[in-house]
Order: sequence, then structure tokens, then C-alpha cells
Amino acid sequence: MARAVKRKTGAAAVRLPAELTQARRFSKTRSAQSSALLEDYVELIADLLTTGGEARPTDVARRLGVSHATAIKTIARLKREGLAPGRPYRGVFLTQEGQKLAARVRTRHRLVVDMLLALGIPAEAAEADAEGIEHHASEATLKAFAQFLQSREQN
Amino acid sequence: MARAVKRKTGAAAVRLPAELTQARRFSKTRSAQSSALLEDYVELIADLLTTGGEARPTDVARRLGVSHATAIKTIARLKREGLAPGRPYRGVFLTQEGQKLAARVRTRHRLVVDMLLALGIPAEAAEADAEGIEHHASEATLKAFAQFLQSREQN
DNA sequence: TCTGAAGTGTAGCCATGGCTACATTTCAGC
DNA sequence: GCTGAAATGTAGCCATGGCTACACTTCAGA
Repeated sequence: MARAVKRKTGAAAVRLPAELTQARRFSKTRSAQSSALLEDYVELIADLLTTGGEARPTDVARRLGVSHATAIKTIARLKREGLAPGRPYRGVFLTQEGQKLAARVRTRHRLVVDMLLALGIPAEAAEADAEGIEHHASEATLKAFAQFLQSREQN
Repeated sequence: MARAVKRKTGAAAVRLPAELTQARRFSKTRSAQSSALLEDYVELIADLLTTGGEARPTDVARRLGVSHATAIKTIARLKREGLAPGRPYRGVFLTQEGQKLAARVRTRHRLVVDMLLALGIPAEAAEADAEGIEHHASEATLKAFAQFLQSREQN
């Protein structure tokens, strides 16, 4: 049983499209994960700025449940990528681009949460799941969510 | 504007529950990501075993879109965690635990895909999004998805 | 039986995102 | 003004999950 069956020596060159499609899907999922972190930071910074007028690394760290060192390191990456300017010891802000990203992320987050709530999922679970789900919802999915919610409202 | 406002020196001790809740949510999301990879591997190995009778590292790598070295390294981790036994050069299999996990993951995957399809999302987008979403759907959310689909069928 | 191609495994590199420990800066209150 | 506590920043460690390069096994076919 353990012995491998006949090697498909020649067949390896004939790559099946289905195989490639699946590989592409996984790649997409992997890259989504790398941008997810930045999106979370930007969204949180925007939230801190609007509610408190300032966004300090310590607050970011506390809200995300990571050490302040981790938060500062990631914020440095935000700066490198032109999303969040800020001078040392003076808190962090958002560039126009950062603000646009934050707005998009916030809208998307609310949409996903509303969708889950509409399905009858308890608030706490809906919030928690949305945190993970939102980074993997394509435009098509978001549109479908919006349409579902809209059709719901009309009844 | 850049100057930080009054430090809330004493208030730091009075941790808001909302803050902790959010931090907990993010932690949960982070840990979900670490198990997501193993789940994907186990699901794929199960699929290869049922359709082809064997699961070879190269096939796994090809389907996931990673190098064979990466696949082998992760499969080694599966072995360490008691999910997938296998002797060198003889393909990989699943322990009972691994099979149970695979079954759970497969059911969940299909549920998420069906849900997205039911919302009118195109098949390719539904498959791709499900790949990311499935790892973040709690029991409550899965139950809600199932109920939604069931109510749909009755109409 | 031999051999070479394909598959498998190993070594070692990189980036990311965690962490702790330590150094520096700021600023409220004396 | 000083000073000490809190915030901020830096250094360096670890694990994970990618990769390439190279070494070793297997086995189909000559």
C-alpha cells in the first residue's frame, strides 16, 4: 500500500489548468494575509485619530494585543510604505492614501459585520469572525453582501 | 497639532473592557492563521489520497503553488504533530486524527463555498474567497450559513 | 542491469511578525 | 528648573513559511 504507483513521467509536462487555478487561489490567499496586518493597523489608527485626536503606538499595541515594540516596528513599515507619517515621539498620522485605505477598510468591515449579524450570528462572534473574513472578501463577494442586505431591508 | 495631548497617566491602570475584547479578537485571528496552513495541507492530502490513491510532496507543492522544499518542510510539521505519517520516499498518509480534521475542513469548505454561491457570487470568486474565509468562520457562523442554505432550499 | 530523469530530502538564506531587555525622550508635578 | 514615571524607540532573539541550490533515491525503459 505504501508503494507509490506508476510515476506519471511524461504527464508532468501536461499541466492541468485546474491545478494551476488552485495554486493561484492559494497564492492569492497568502498575499491577502500580508496586507491584512497593515489594513488592521491603518483602520485602528484612523479610529484612534477620530475618537481621540491622536494615535500613539502604545494605544495601538494595547488595542491589538501586541507588545509596544511590535506595534512600533509595524508602524515603521507603514511609514516606509507611505501610509503613515509622523515624527519620533509625536504619535502617528495618516497620509491621504492612508486615509483612503482606512475608509475602504472600515466600510468593508462594517459590511461584513452587518452581513453576519443579518444571518443571526451573535454580535461577539460576528465581530470576531469579521476580523478574519474581511481580508479575504473579493469585490464580487462584497457586492453580493451589499445586495443581500439591501434586499433584506426592503422586506 | 502634532503635540500629544495630556498623558492619561493614572488612567492606564483602568483598562477598558472593550479594549481587551478587541485585543482578544485580534489574537484569535492571528492564531487562526497559523492553523490555516496545516488545515489546507491536510485537506489537500486527503483529496489526493481519495482521487489518486497517493499523496506525493511534489503534487502537494504543485497544487498549493509552492516549491517542493516548502511542501516537504510543512509536511514534516504535519508528521511532528501526529497528523500525517509516512516513510521517506514513500508518499504521505493521514492518521485517524488527520482524517477527521480533513473531513471537518472539507465540510466547512463546501459549506462556505455553497453559501457564497447562494449569494450569487461567481464560482471562481466563491472558491477563491472561501479559501481565505473558511479558516475564520466560527461554529456560530457556520451554523448560520447552514441554516441560511436550508431555508433557501425549502423555497 | 544500468542509467538518467523525476521525485525526494537537506541546508541555508530571507522577510515577517512576534517577543524581551535596555536606552532614550517627554512632560506633569513638585 | 528637576525629576521620575510613562511612553517611545532600538537591538537582538525566536518561529514560521517562503525560496534556491545541492545531494540522494527511486524506478521505467533501454
